[in-house]
Amino acid sequence: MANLKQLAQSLGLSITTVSRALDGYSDVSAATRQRVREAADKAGYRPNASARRLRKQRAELVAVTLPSEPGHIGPLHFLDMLSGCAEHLAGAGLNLVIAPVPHGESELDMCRRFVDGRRVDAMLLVRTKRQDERVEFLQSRGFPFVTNGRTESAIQHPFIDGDGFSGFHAATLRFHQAGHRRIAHVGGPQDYFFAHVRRQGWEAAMSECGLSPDLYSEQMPTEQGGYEAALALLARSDRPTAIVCATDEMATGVLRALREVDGGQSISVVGHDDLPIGAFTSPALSTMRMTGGNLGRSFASLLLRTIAGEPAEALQELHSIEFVDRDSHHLPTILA
Amino acid sequence: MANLKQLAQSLGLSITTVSRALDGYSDVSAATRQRVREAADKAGYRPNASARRLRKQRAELVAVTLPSEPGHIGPLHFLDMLSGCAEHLAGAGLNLVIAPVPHGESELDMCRRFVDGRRVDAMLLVRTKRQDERVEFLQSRGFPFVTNGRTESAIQHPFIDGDGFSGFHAATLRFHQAGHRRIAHVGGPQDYFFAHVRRQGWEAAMSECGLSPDLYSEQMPTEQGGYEAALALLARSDRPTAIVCATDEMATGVLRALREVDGGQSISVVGHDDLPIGAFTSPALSTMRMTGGNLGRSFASLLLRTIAGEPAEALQELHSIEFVDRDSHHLPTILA
DNA sequence: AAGATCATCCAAAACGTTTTGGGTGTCAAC
DNA sequence: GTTGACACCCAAAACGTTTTGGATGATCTT
Repeated sequence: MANLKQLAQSLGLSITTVSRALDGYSDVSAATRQRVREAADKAGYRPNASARRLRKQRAELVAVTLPSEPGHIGPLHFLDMLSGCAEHLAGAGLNLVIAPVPHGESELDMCRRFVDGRRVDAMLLVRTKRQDERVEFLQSRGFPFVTNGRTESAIQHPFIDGDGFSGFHAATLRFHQAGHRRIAHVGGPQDYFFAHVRRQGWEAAMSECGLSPDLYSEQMPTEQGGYEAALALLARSDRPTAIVCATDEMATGVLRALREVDGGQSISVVGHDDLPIGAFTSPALSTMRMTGGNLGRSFASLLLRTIAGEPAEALQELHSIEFVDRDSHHLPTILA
Repeated sequence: MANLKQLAQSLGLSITTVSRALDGYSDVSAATRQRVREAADKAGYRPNASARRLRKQRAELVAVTLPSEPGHIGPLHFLDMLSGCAEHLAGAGLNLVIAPVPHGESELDMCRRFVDGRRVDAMLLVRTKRQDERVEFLQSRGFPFVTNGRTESAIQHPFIDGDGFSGFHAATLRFHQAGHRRIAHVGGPQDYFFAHVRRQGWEAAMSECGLSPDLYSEQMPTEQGGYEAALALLARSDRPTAIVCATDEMATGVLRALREVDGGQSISVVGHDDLPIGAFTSPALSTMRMTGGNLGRSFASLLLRTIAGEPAEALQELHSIEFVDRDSHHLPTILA
């Protein structure tokens, strides 16, 4: 119930002085500053957020869009990442709002609502497409944002991404060095940047090895999608001996298909994302993941810095990929 | 960039009229209403959120606290629930902010910040304790909130909860009817309401069957906690033949312990929550879950109604528990 | 033709904060 | 004893909206 006016009145001071005392300005004497602070503590005073936001022209809010399309979102334990991000943003006085796209509305409409209504100071986009209309819109508005995943936008923007090309390139080479020759790729929709670049990594490695990137099946990035992709590959006469999957979720579907098919167990599988579920599949799923510590904190930091106006070029993080070897891949078949 | 003043000026109308036209008041003629709406659309005008919030004395925000303590949060796929909740809140013009408790701050401090700073219109609390200081604080402030899980508060408050007592009671009876006599319970910290009530359900069923509720082990509600609890139970001379676990996460730890011990595979296990991971453990985890459709929507509805001032008694949902039978429990040992 | 009713519009206040641009009094310097 | 310099304080404006309480004519009633 306490506001600045009441606090000022009870102290016999002006609103201005109370405000500046609490903000620690030097033009209020140490004595009154002390007196004001004590009174504020006692009254449990906190500045009214809406009023400050209006006056300072900052929403003190960041929105993260939650995709409505099926399939898991990249980083392992997405909620943990959001939680970490929210915590670090809170340290700077910002809160994180989650913004699922409402039924019958596009992600673009949603961005528009947030931007034009000045509801937030920045946006965090996940699951970027190669041509991402949200990115284009925010860039046209000059609105701060950070993406999880790159795009093919001509204009630079802040992002954090894993180096999917190198990861899938290395995974494919590793299989090749272990003696595999029929190495398949189960890919996701190619309009997603991550899916495209992972496929390219696989293709590049294949052609470096003199193999044709032929064993390819594309599906939705879901368990069911992986299952169907695997069935398609297994029906071929040149059945693969190893399958590199665009995501762990697809890989679990692939494993399901392999369990249902004769000799399926001997086929190697590797996924990407290091979903917690991977440790429990049978066989336990070998996978890859982005390196780099507290992802949430990194996003928070990038968001704050882009709000502060730092140039996009300084706010781009491309992390390397590391392997998480479990039981679903067989390397020692030849091994030198 | 467009605000009401500029829009009004360009239309040759007053700010009042433009505002009321957009809000659909009847004291502006259909003609000018039309004219104003078109101009607003063309300019992409959206009312400044901070200004409206200040004027209307509503934050248009709801916060959900994310517990920092380890262990998974109840409902299956918590993020999906939040997403559904956020979507339905958005339909009423409210956004959902996620509020992890910052390092070195208590959940209570966090509530205080949100409430006293009028940063939100309501709070959503998860993982309630039997005596929950957050609940007491919010009640003392008369601040709207909804909990996921009941408390022992003397004053009523809105909640959604599963009927853990009946669920664990039924699960225990079911084991008894199948011939089990040494039925253990792996419980969580008893200051959590859910953990306490689940234990009580087990205890009640045991004593109804003339069995002493002796095979009990309590641990943190984590995989590791379940593992340790199971080890303790397995070390006993009256080793259990069935284990009812407070949560799926603990149950996966129990399964790990059983895999490491002679004859462990023959011991029945059932969990609670229906975590996605349960389908992939070996054996696949039998579990229980709360009935009731779109949980997120229910939370959103309760939040909106408590903000609107409906009495707490009308805003309490106790959902029954249903079994999800998979492979980790063995009922047919005797079976009539 | 005066009064009442109605349809349409608007000026000004209010929400609670931060910031601008001084104002007042004291003290030291000249 | 005037001039700065300094320390401390404050009135008022501003942020952009919603809402209150009319004002102005036009139309209808009697």
